Amino acid sequence: MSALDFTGTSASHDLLAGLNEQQQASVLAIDGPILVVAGPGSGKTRVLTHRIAYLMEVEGVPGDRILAVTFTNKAAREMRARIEQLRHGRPLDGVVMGTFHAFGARLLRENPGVVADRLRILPQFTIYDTADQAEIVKAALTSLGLDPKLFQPRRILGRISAAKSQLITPDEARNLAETYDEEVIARVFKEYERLLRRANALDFDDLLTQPIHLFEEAPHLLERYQERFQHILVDEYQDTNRVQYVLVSALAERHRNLFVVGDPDQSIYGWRQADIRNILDFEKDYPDARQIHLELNYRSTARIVEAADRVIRENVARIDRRLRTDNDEGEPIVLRELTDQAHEAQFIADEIRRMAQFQDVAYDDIAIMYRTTAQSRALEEALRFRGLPYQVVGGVRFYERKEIKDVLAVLRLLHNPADTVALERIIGNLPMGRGLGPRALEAITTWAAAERRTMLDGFLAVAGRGATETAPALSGAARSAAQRVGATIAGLHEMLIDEPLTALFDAILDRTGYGATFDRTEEEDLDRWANILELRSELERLGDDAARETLPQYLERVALVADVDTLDTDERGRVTLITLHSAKGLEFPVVFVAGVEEGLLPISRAIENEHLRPEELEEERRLFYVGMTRAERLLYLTYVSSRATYGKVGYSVPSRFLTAIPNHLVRSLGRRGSLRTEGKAGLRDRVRGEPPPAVAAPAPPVVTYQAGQKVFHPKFGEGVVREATERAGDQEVAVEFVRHGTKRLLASLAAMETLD
DNA sequence: GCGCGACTAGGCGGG
DNA sequence: CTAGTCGCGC
Repeated sequence: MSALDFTGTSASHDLLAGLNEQQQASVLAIDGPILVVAGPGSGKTRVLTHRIAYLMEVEGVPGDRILAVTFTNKAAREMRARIEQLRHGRPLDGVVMGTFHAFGARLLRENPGVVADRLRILPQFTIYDTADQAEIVKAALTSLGLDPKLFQPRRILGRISAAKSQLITPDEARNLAETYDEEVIARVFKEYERLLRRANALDFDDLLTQPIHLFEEAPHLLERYQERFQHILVDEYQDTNRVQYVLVSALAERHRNLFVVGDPDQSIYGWRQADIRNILDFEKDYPDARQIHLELNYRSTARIVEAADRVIRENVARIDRRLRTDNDEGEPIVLRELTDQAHEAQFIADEIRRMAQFQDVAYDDIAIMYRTTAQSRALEEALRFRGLPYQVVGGVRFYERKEIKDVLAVLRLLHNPADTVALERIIGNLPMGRGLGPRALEAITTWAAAERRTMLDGFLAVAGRGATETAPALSGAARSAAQRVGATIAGLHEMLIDEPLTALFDAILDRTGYGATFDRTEEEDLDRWANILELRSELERLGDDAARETLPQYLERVALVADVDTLDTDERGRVTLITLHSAKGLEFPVVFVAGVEEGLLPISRAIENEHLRPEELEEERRLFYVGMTRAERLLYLTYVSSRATYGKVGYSVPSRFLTAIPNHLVRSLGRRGSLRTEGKAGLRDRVRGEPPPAVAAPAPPVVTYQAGQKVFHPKFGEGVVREATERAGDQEVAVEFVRHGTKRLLASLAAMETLD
């Protein structure tokens, strides 16, 4: 045996060591399409990292022939680091690893010539975020003479995005339109696209659809990439949408080595058009696909695994599987009711403090998860009050803060002179735009349209810095203001050539007058100023190269950061506050899920649509499942009896999802912290005690049901009891409702009346 | 065209 | 509650 062979075998052993049979199979299945269905905590990331290392080390696949798509930049970074570790520190050169959106942007930037010629998109295109998109929708509505109140921009935007992520063009949307509303949306869609192109801007959907158009327009490019990517791996496959699927399958066509990993039970992005069919139909589209199941959970205690499994099994639209573990029982899941969200936050904070003090739990081992970002405030307050360190993931994102967007608008405009949203933002928010109102802007827009120039050209022309013979017709105050703007932008633009970004940044704050608007004695302004400084230090880190060089990459990175990307896992000693959505893919020894209530989890909208769109409710359940399965050792579920939303106090009921968790896995804590061993009985008592004490109604008598009995349910209407079984001092009844089919309910929870 | 207080309408998640 | 819009006087 040659030395070379020996090395190969050793590397192979190295990379398979510690993997179970299915995991090994996933690493070793080199050729052809493979679908790995991986339950939570089943070692999916290990499989991906080991597989890539194996491809390179053992199979000798060059790095640049591998494409790995992850859900977040953070996941890509971590995967890269882990693979380098597996390769004993050797760097992972060439491997393309990142989100779909980053990859899409890269494809477009890599082919500036074709992109400009065929797609009419210039290489310095701006990536518009949701707020920018909404501005374009508003402009489109105005241009079509439609009332933004009748057609809410955010709703329209959602519809446009949905169409785009299914590769539907404006014209197709028009043909598909069945209602007046849909027809209007199609018209706005068309205008939206026109305005976007004119601003040389792309929205997030474009980052996926435009590469597809690029490949349609230039098949030779597609062939080149098809040839290049010998192996394609996709993580979180259950959350990919139609466009992503089309893109990936186009690229995989040549070598057919498409390796996708996902879990239908963790699909939580339906609202972003994630198409679960991508995973369910994988074998239909790839008849030769192999399917590997990873069902053994290594992450959580047996109690957590069983509880989560019970919860998810309530979903109807689901492939029947069972999540298992060999881990020890662990501690019971703690279920806790609190009176309101302030108490909930206090309870959580006190538990954290107690654990840190007496059980030596590190703060960064703890996460608090919730359905809506609004919930984080009360939690933050409680933690701050006790001096407990924490970090919030998400919420108002740094790059979406007003002061940050204001400054970035100038940088964006300098980079892409056609960026009208940035320009209008500058005019509206920076002192240099004072004196310019809708009328002046309209005059400039009209001029720009007639001259086939950008709005910025209009300002430059007024300032005598333009390349045109005419200039927009402005007079008086508006004229001098426009001159000021034009001259300032022209001056800043010159700095791009050889000044570093920080110098440019300082000049922006100075010359636009924006820096002077901060009152350093006001607390709020001080906060905003701190953000400005944070932005500056970020630019400082980019070095002293000319802004011309560093700005493009900076703007792209800013546009594509995800909330979780900002999560600092290296930073020791801080509790993580995070939404359930962002928590996907993460794990923590201790997890609190707060607000496990009807209306919040599941969210009220899903409840309202319960009968029309039951899949929304199932997605909520999956979201809860994702949250539960983040926990390794300890899981706390809390809910409150009264929650204030928008200043109004409402009474809440524990989430229906909780009823699926068997008693023996749970330890319920009573309101005063007294430890009571109780499961559903306790839950039931508290649900019953839900009305305000002052008007407390007498508890309804405990009814026992029997098969054949006619009942009336407040929501489901009339039905007949088909089956009634005793369960933990309660009854589980299967009722066949006239209008809603058969439901399994707990007698104590379902406020049904008997009709006989 | 600006800045102020009054009013109201959201009512989720995010690359 | 809070961001965004409206209508007013300057």
